[in-house]
Amino acid sequence: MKKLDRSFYEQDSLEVARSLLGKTLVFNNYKGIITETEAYMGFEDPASHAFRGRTKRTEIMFGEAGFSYVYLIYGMYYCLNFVTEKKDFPSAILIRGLLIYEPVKLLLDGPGKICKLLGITKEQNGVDIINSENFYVADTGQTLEYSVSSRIGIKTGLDKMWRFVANLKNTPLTN
DNA sequence: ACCCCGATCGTA
DNA sequence: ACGATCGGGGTT
Repeated sequence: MKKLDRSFYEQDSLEVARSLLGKTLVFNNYKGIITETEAYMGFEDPASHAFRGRTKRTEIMFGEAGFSYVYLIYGMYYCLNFVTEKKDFPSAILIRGLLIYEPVKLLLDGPGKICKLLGITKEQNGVDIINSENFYVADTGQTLEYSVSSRIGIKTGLDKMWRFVANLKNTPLTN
């Protein structure tokens, strides 16, 4: 497995969101294939946390690519994102679907479920996933067919087709 | 200090 | 369709 380097995350957010499908997320002892992503990016995305500018929470989205952005939503669930593009351009990719294949086989369909099972909390906010040994994304040479749609759970920015979902049917996913 | 509300999810 | 649950961020 080849760990993705920072230049991967520095690409256009939609390209990163698409390319993350089929990659393997590694967190401690867990490994899983990313199956669903959403992009939140730029200054004209009303659904992005960074839409109204820099705050203590969103500062990470304005930072260097290749860092984690983890936040608490609805008082009970954490959501995992990876910061993309260049410094001062606010952008991140939300990880919404994960097919765990180690140490268990389990499809996690939803950002809250992923963080709950992996044990990702605000402790994992702001981690440099390029230089971490137990939290990173790797290329396993897998490419997946995918569908595009508008993002889930938001009331604005529904015109943007920034959600990417892998087609899991007829795909050799875990050997 | 106060209030609104959310990149969700399980239950009904 | 709805409630749980709480921190972020804007407003007073």
